[in-house]
Amino acid sequence: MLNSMNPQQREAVKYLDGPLLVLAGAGSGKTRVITQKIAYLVEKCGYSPKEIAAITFTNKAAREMQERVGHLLQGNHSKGLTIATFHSLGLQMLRQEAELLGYKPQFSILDSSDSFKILSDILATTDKQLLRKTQWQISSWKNAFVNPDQAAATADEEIAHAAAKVYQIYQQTLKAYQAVDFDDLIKLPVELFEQHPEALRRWQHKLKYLLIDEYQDTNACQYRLVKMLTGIEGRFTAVGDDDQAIYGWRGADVENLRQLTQDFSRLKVIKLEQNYRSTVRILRAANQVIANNPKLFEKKLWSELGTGDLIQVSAAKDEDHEAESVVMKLLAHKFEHRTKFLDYAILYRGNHQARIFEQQLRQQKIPYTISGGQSFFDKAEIKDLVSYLRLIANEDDDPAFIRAATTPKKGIGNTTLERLGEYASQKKMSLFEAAFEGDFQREIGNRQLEDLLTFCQFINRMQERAEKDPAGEVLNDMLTAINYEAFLYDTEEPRSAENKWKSVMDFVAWLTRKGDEDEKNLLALTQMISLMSMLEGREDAEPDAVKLSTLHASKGLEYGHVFLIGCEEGILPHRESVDDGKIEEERRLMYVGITRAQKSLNISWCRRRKRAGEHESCEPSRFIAELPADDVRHSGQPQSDPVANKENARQRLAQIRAMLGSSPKTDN
DNA sequence: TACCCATCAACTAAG
DNA sequence: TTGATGGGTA
Repeated sequence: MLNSMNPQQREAVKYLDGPLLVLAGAGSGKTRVITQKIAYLVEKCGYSPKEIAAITFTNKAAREMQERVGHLLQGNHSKGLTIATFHSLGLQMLRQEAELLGYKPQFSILDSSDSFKILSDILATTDKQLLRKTQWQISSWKNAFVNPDQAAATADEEIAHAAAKVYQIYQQTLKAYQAVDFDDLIKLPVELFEQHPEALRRWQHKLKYLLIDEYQDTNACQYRLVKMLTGIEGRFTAVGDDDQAIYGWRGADVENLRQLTQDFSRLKVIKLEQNYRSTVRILRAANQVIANNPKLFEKKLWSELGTGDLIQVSAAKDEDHEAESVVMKLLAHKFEHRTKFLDYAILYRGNHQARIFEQQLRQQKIPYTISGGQSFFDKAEIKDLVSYLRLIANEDDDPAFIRAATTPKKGIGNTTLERLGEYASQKKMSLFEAAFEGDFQREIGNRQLEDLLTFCQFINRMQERAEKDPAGEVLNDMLTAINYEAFLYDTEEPRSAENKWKSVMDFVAWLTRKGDEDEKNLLALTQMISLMSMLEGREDAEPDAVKLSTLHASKGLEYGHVFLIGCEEGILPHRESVDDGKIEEERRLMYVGITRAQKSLNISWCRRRKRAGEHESCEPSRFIAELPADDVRHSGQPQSDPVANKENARQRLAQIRAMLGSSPKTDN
């Protein structure tokens, strides 16, 4: 199996004498190195799969790796292997060791909108700017492993000092709710291991070898976790590329790469420089763009895949025109090269840019899948249901209590909840608990009390059933009991109610399947929900579809033909990054985008764009000027009659469609 | 308490 | 242009 690899890859797989850093350029086969190394450890070195953990940053990467390792290790040799994101590994540890930190094992996980609401309560404001800033500040502190008191001690500005105070109250609130946020999933395990060496030893003993993907994206907290787990021996392989560091905004620091060389003096560094993905032109473009950034580690990427097509840069009149012409080009290209839809990807800087392309693709009946962006679990209808589940699993979860108690409406109103909240905070208990207190019950009217108790008793009944009955059954009964379908049709347009109900049914079906497969009850399932992504690996999804993705979500993936859209000043590089002087990270984002392409690359920008309702004129991205002139062909919307141009485009599209014959199916 | 309608802000990235 | 929020009323 090692024969098909180049010498550097082979060396990276076989090197086990100490800590190893693999500097892997884009498309140099780094996932291959990781998967092969896992196989090598198990088959040649006598490691048990249980003792190996591979850590990735996205669920998607984890799933892909799982699949590939499954192929390499026949039979059930991959059983017990840990392939997880940092967050889900942290979650595993916390569930198991919760009591040591004063949490019950059924603690809830809050998403960013939950924590946003909590902050808004603490600060008693609705000022989104301020709240966002505070949320960001707290998150940064957590990512840097800074505690509330340390934050207070080091905060020099008045604002930061106030934020430190909020941070402290926020942490206390989370504890009272028996809840953690995403950042805690990394930070708390580190705290745990610092305070309880015996727990650390347990995990060091369990995980004997660590492989970390996308190492350049680790933040201080994650690095600390890795360092603790691998101990002084440093039994790990970290794979990364400083040119693809694009998560600085959530505390990732390329410095961690340098830090590694200092912390582990025996660190071996192997570079992978042969690119197996892109044509020479695409690679040259990528290299030339990234050459404008200062370098941490010098590396030269090269390819044997031929010169390839020119990179096309086209200017569009506005975003409608851009979407139209990109989709048209895509169809023409597909027809000409007899490719499949899945060979194409449309990449962009921000999620909102996808909308107009979705419309256009739907209109042309082109199947597409969209990754990144609003997660399935952010949808209101799913959050409604999840709030019931969270409350069933953890009755201290006040945010879940409030949402479940009021959606659908069940006679529990603001006044009742306010009084309940007041009583609960006075007595330092959860809302759920407070509802059963005699003193509180005397404060409110009979009808209100009756509705409140009906709800709480319902939750109690569900708690009992969640532990013993099959997940799907309990879930369906619950939906019937709260009359959720009727609620959707009462409050929504029929079309949107139908959609939402469909999402709910998908969700139920998925949970039911998960419950049967893993033999888990509803309680166990609830505890992992917030970190799972059910959109990934859905069987009913159309397999041959154009991919829509943010640049961030596209990392680690490759496509035959890439359309990189919205390449304008203010978007890529993004305004805020320009203002903050963070151009280098934006350039790396551009680099990531370019290097996703195997055979062809189309870059487009708009002369004009609608923003908050008003038109605004745009400049092409500075990164376009950084492309090698010899490898680029520019085409722009000429000055001629725009109406005629649009008509021409329509006609050409009609021709292409006619040539393609029957319309392809769409799954969206 | 719940529904309806008007007004206003949003558009950086992900677990 | 959408989606969230809030006030006023039945």
